[in-house]
Amino acid sequence: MAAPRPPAPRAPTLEQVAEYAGVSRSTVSRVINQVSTVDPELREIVERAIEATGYVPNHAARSLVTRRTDSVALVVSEPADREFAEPFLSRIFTDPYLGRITAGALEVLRPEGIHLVIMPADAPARQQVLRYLRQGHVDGVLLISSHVADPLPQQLCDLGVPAVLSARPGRPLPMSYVDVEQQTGARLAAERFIASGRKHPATVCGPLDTTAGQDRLAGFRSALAVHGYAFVPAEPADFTRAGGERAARALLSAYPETDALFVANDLMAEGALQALRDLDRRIPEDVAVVGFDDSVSALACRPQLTTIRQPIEEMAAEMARLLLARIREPDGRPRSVIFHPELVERGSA
Amino acid sequence: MAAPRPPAPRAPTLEQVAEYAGVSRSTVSRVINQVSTVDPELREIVERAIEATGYVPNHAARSLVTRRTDSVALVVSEPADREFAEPFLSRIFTDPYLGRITAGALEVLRPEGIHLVIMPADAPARQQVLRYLRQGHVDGVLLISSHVADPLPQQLCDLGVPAVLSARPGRPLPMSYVDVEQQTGARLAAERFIASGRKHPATVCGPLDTTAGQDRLAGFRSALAVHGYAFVPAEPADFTRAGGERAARALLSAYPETDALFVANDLMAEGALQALRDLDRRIPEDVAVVGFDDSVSALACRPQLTTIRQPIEEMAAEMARLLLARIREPDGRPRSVIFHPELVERGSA
DNA sequence: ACGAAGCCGGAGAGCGCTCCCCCGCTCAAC
DNA sequence: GTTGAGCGGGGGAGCGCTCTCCGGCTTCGT
Repeated sequence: MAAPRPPAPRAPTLEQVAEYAGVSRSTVSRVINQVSTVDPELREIVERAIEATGYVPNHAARSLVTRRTDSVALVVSEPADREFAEPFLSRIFTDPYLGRITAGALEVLRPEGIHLVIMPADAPARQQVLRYLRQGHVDGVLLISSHVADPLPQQLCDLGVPAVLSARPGRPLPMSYVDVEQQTGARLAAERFIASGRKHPATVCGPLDTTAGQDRLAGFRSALAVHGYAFVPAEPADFTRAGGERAARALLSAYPETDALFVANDLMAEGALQALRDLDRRIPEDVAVVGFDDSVSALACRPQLTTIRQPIEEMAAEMARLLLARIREPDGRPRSVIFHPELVERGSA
Repeated sequence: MAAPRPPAPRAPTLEQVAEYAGVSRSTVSRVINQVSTVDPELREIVERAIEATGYVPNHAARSLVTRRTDSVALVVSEPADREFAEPFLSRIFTDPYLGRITAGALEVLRPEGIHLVIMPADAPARQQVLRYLRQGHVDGVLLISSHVADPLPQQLCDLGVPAVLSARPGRPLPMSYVDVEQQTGARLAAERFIASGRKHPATVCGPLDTTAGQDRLAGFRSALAVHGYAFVPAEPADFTRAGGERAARALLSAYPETDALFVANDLMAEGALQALRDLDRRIPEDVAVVGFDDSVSALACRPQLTTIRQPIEEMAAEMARLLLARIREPDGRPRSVIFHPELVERGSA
């Protein structure tokens, strides 16, 4: 808890501006809120008074009566029954995924004058986050949640806080969400391998308790099944670079004949590339690699990563738009917006 | 602007809880604010009433009277007179630096129950940001500003908003800040090169309109001057991966004899490594490379990057602590906390 | 046993804003 | 000339909370 502001010279109030301008509070309020029924002349006077006094409306007071805060929360959920090397905060804020989400959301929110409060919600903080949301601190929430069993989407739903999800929820929920056609993306990778004559595809898949992890694996497998592959080796990892490296190593050790590797995100693919190099596999000659996301790291590695592009910034922007819509019309029906992934051909496959 | 919340069942108020518990508003308020003078028995009753009604204090109302918001802003400033390939938002949110700052700050803020509003402040948004801060939306600001001529630190100072800077300000200012011994860091790199017998050191330095860029360059040059190097080639770049690649290429083309390269951050170093590889220079045999930061990307490249470590998370945490102190005691004297960099030896030098 | 000294709870006054209602003015219509 | 509609502006009532002040009760000293 912070202490109150100093006995600083209090900021001017509406009342004072009104007095200065020789009008009533209401008139000043009307000018500020762009109500059109104000005499242009009076408006002029009031605007000058505002200028002169350096008046700025008090947010808390306004928010108290309008029940609107003009800010939304970006909640990053994490059920935390998995084990990670890095602490939660470092991990999520170091992952370029979250950065791209933030950038995309802000692209829409900023012009609307809406601000973003960023809230990690790991298990210990879950209650704190729910409390915060109930306090009416924000008008709505952008919820980044990947775990199928994450209780947070349901809780937000129960709470009645306008919210939009970053992916199809684990179980059906009356809540808008944005997603990419995960299975199609995985199929694109599979078909790439088939087209280039690979015989032994395998995958470093995402965590199987996430919808993205599940869908990408299922999509990859079913696309290959069409071409006669009854079994496709898969090794799950945690979407981190180190995890990808480890999983690729494990996969190549168990299935040394592997000549094509679909890695469920670019960060892991970076690690996989490393593992393959350490095992003296040439890329793409010996092993073709396809990632997922098309993040900056796809360009940073050598060979550059062939990957399945999902327009993350665009998706986040859409989340923001859906949220705004929901805030403005809370009873509208929940909408889903599904984006199309596409194969970006670079050097690794 | 968002529309008001639905005609939803209004949340219970203090008054209602009081009625339910059969006490006065004040008593409930005392219980909530942990005032110790409440009879334990009454407190028990009130707590049950809060539980039963599902009461949550209204933030706006509280904030209106306490003049405290329990949230701070993370303002990322950008004077924007430089040209960048990527748009501002994507660039800053993709840079691991900002992620680490966020994580570090939150590490301190979260336990205090203080929330973080994230605000990019490029030139067009500057006024909007200042307005926002004046509205009393936040109790203070963590200001990430690197440009020596950035007007924002001064403006915040004038505004009287408690603020802490992420680096020594361009010109002296009565404001707390956190920094690392930039010149010492650069010296560490220089000495590393000298110790390993390199004869032709050069540097990809940061933008010369940032204190970090200036200081690292100056430190590198003066450390080498001690060993007789009157001239050290330097090519500035913009702290991005692509910038580092370009600059390294330019440097090696102008000074092909270069056998040691100090790169002012790891992101650029990653690019430089790439450029060197493309030029068929072996690392570290032909060219030794030392980066700055010790970010995850230092581990991601091959060879792994020898780099000057600055404890960014720790520094951000300290910023948060300084800010909290300033908020609680606005008249305390501004403090600077300077961290020590250290050389992390890995494969590249 | 009586008065002084706590101690705890209640009532009331705002914090700065919005919004509703009403008043007074102007202008057109009858 | 009177009425009624229309419109711009003012006043008042809160929004939900904290905090100061005050009064009644207990407790202790003498």
